[in-house]
Amino acid sequence: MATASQVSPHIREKRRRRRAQILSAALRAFREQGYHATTLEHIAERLGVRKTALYHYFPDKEALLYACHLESLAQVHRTVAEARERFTTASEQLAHVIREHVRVMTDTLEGSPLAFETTALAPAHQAEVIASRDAYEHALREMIERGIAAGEFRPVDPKVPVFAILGAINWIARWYRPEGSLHAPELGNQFADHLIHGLACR
Amino acid sequence: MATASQVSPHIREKRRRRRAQILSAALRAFREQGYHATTLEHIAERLGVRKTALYHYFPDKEALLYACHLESLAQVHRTVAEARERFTTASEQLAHVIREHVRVMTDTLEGSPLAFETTALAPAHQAEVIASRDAYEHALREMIERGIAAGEFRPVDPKVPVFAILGAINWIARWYRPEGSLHAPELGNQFADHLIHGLACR
DNA sequence: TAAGAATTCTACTACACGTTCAAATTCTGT
DNA sequence: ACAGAATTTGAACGTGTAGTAGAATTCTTA
Repeated sequence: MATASQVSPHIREKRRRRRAQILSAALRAFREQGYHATTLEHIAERLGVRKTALYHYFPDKEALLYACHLESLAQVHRTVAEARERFTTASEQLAHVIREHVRVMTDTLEGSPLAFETTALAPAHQAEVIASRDAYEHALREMIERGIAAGEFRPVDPKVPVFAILGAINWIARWYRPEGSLHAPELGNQFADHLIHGLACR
Repeated sequence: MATASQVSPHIREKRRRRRAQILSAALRAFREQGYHATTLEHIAERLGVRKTALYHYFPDKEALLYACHLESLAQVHRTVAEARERFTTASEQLAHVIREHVRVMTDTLEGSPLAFETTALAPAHQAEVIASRDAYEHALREMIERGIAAGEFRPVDPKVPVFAILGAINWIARWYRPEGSLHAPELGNQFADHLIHGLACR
């Protein structure tokens, strides 16, 4: 039977890069027009290729969407891990997550799928993505709870500020344009400042 | 030529109510599955009717979307006017707008279209909706600027908190379910508290 | 209760788009 | 330069769905 190791590293790497290009094109198209309004021809057009070429890398349209989701979820989970490694106080950790989440929404746009609806995903993929989002939300909630316990934050139902924070950041996908004047890290700092100050004790 | 006054008030009222029913069904469908994923048959199904019946009230699918947008925009603009009439300080006005915006996102769901993308609208309609959204954003920006001038708020670029506030609130359309535990006005109060406290001077 | 208006239905059309498949082309390693 | 693999293409198919037309039904009013 054929094994993966039979193809040369060079070929594998080339294919990996091509997949990334396709994913990036799909991401941008989905972000601008939404999943359903985006045709495979639109995505292919951005790559100077016909839509059928895409099938060499992804089995169907939904797979493109799913891959976009996984990519962005990995980003924010990595950020949570970083925050826990590098910082101790809840405010510092939360600020880091906010700044980095803003960054992936603006610098690379790779965070955009966090703002996508999950309804277009296949049921199994949808469940997985929702679970991963829940885990992210849970991590933020935990930070806020620790901040409250430590006396950094006012005692509130942590669910509410988590939704507010994620909404504020994910909404960036709607209005942000790379040509505009607002960019991370400045935007990230201001968001972190505003949203965390809203939690802080007087 | 036929004039509107030839049909009886009763008929006009009945038709008006039917339109509202259809719009409400469309709104909920769009909110749950997105515009493109929603078929006219879906909307009709909620009303116990066939899709072709809808064409008696709206010329096409896009008209449904457009009407949804107009409805919700009218709501928030009304709220801004109310805030200016009833309150004087920037914090009070802003708090009122936030609470009411949260309310239309949860109580009636009629605010949901504020969270819809505008790309599915016909160009002319899109331009109009975007202009109306801009006016709403501008009103919020103005409140924040006045709050800064009055010393209520810290001096910041007002654009940033406006985006944060609108994102936090509009994001409600994504996670809010009427069966859940969080509801306006409690949710509205907490959002107003969190988001305005984030602007306040220490 | 009957005429006419309003509403909804059935049957149909047109077309956009996801997907398949085999042929054509380009790339890779020897 | 050649063989074989990787990639892309053109042509075609099937399906889902927005929208149309006219008949059937229900509602309104006098």
